[in-house]
Parts: sequence; structure tokens; C-alpha cells
Amino acid sequence: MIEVGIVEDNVKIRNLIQRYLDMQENMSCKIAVDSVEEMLEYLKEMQPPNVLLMDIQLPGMSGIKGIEIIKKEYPSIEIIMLTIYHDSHKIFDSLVAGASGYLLKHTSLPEIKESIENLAEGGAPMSPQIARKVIQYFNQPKPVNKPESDLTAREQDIVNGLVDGLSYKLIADRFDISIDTVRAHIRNIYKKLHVNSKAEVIAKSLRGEI
Amino acid sequence: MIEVGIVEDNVKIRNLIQRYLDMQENMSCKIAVDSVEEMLEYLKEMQPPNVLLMDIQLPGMSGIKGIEIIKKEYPSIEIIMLTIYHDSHKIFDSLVAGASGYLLKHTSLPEIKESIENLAEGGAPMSPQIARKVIQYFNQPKPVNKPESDLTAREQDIVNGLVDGLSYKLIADRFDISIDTVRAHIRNIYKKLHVNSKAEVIAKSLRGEI
DNA sequence: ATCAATATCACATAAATATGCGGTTTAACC
DNA sequence: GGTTAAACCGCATATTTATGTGATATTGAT
Repeated sequence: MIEVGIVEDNVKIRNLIQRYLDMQENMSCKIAVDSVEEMLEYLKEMQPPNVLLMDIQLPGMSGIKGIEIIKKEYPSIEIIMLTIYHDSHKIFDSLVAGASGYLLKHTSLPEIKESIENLAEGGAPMSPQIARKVIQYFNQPKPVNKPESDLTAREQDIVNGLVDGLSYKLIADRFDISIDTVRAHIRNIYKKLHVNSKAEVIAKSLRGEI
Repeated sequence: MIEVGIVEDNVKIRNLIQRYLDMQENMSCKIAVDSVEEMLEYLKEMQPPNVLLMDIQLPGMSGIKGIEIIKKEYPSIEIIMLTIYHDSHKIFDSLVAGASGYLLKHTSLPEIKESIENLAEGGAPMSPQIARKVIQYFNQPKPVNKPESDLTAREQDIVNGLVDGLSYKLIADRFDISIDTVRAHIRNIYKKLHVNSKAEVIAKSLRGEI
């Protein structure tokens, strides 16, 4: 039996969903409130539900802030956002805050039910449009970076040593070469990268510019 | 009418899917090959399909490399991966390469059909397990960082100077203070961060650990 | 009013780094 | 067989960093 809770300030929608879910054989929906604050009150006293359906636009605390707080206190609760917002910011903020699913409000009752079951089975319910936005997120950052300075394998070793915070001496020890050889490599690295300090090499490396 | 192409080296599966899709009223699936190379040959001569179903493990070029090449040449083709692999690396590599969906091979024929329609309507078909992994990607980076070393504003300024690759002298110039003051700040920064070199501060900073 | 933290500055010194110039050996390439 | 690139080593020196031990002024909290 899956215990479902609802945080939604539109009474009509809330009652509709609650009645529908509570009617299901494998679900129970006893707690439906209209703010995160109320839900937190409830959680303090009662057994927490397995799944929460949550709106974003709410009186008082926003649903996204709510995710953070609830997930922190009750990490086992899976949260599905149910909202009209389909802008990337709200989607990503929700997911980063800890939501496990994101549905748009036009989702039908049977689909909501299915999503909850889906979640219980280790899935992550998302409206198709949302999934699209999430996937687009991965396509975006592509063309940004493609520097490729060609350091030799050994030079890359030395750079890694620098990034690990090692001194020349320790790098020499790590690779069992003399400190003067380390110096030589570093000289060459500086030439190739057009820099003249350890700091710049580390910065470049950690920025993925090598 | 949605034109679908298939790149899949298992003949049985390929034929099964092709026949099923071609049978649908709103779809046509005329081209089904067993390698990316063959598909590229085909695309050079014929009208490109709207959607491609693609395996990852293929003879010759991998499906992921295939996405890159095909999307580069024919950006309008939407690609759905259809594979047995559910490891994060393959999923993310596929999405970054330009895939619009990612289905696991146990997906039923009607679900595949539905996914293609879904895609045509602006969605992004994903198996629930895949969606879960994608969502987990966003949750990940959160608990990673919890450093909270409380540097003062001035100390943070100095750190930024270091990250910018400046020497003590240049940092002093930037903030119009003496080099000895820079030294003093850096001493304090080292104490707070438990390090003892510029390199480590820069590394920590760029890793978001400050 | 006192205390703690911050920001500022100074002097001194050891250690590390940056840079110049020199070299040998090895493996790959034409 | 000569050329080239890489990896290796050494010595010298100027600059930069790391660290110690001071000190003063300002500020916000107790």
C-alpha cells in the first residue's frame, strides 16, 4: 500500500486527486494540505507518507523550498512536482532540490496514479515535455569547450601532480625522476600553455582547458 | 506519416520492430540496417527519416559515435537509443551526443510506437529507470559539497586573485594594499583551509570546495 | 568597556618556483 | 643516416612563496 500526501492550494484539484487516489486498491491518500508549512506540521506528528505530490506556487513557502526542507528531514519521502510551470528554471531547481518526478497539471488522474506506481518501482515520472527539457540540458553545454592543447603523456602526469598540490620534489618522487627533470617538463608545459606559473596551470587544468 | 529508420545488428529484433512499425497507420519503416556506416550510406542517397531507433553496441562504429555524426549531418533527425545498457555513462554520453530519447530493449512494441509518437509531439521518450538515472544526475552534485569554510569577504577576494593566477604583488595592486597584507591574508586563508600552498587554494576553489 | 575578529602593515628568512643554458638517450619518421 | 620529439639530467640565479613574529586600527557583539 502506497501512502500518498498532497500539497496543493487549489481545493478543487486537491480534493479531486485525493479522492481518486484514495479510491485505488493499492494506494491511500489521507493527508492533503494547502501549504508546505501545514505538511511539515503533519509530518512531525504522524507517520510520513511514501510519496508527496506537490505544487510549486503555494501560499507561504514555495514548493521548491519545501522539497529541500522535507527531503532533508525525511529523505525517504519521494516527491513528485505537480505544477503548471514548464520553464527550465523551475524544473531544474526542483530536481536539484531533490524531486524525483515532475508532472504538468494537465496530467490525467490515471496517469498520476501510474506515475506514483512507476516511482515506487524505481522510475522517475516526468511529463514528456519535461523530459524533453531535461534532455536538452545535456545537449546545450556541448559547443562551449574544445581547447585541446597537446601535452605529452608525461607532461600531463606532471600537470596532475601540480593539481594534486604537490611540490616539484614530491612530483619527482612520485614518478621517480629528478627534480631537474620536473623543472624541464614544467618549462615545456608553460611554453605550450602560454603561462608562467603553477597557479595558471592548475587553474587551466581544473577548468578543463587542457 | 512518420518515417522511421532502424540501426540494429540483431536481425530478429530488427525485423520484428520494422514489421511492427511499418504496419502502423501513421508510420513507415522502410530502412533497417545493422550498422551506422550502412545508415550513413543510405542517408547520402535517400530522403532522411524523421526518427532513428539506434542500438549502442554495433558492428563497426558505436551507436554513440553514430549519434554525433548523424546529428551533425542531419540535425533534423531525432534519435532514440534502444539498448540493453542502463549504465550512467552510456546514457549521458548518448544524451550529450544528441539523442532525444533512451529506451531499454525490453520495451514492448506498442511502447516503442508510443515513444516515437511522443517524440514527434515534442516529448522525450525514456524508460522509467533511465529517467531515474537522469534525475539522480541532478541530485548528485548537491551532497558532494558541504565545505563551508568561512572565509571573510577580503579573504575571498584574495583567493579570487590567486585563482586568476596573480602574484602577491599583483593582488596587492589590485586591491591597493601592501604585499605584506596579502601575505597576512594568505596566512589566515591557509590556516582556515588547512593547506599550505597557493596551488591547494586554487584547486580547492575551482573544485567548489570553498 | 572589553573582547574577538578583521584588515592593515613591517621585517626577516627558508623554501619553492621560474627561467636560462647546457647536455644525453631513445624511439619514431623520412 | 639524419632529423625530430620526448624524456631524462645538471647547474645557476632571480623571483616568488611560505612562515614566523611582531604591531595598529576598526568593528561588532557581549
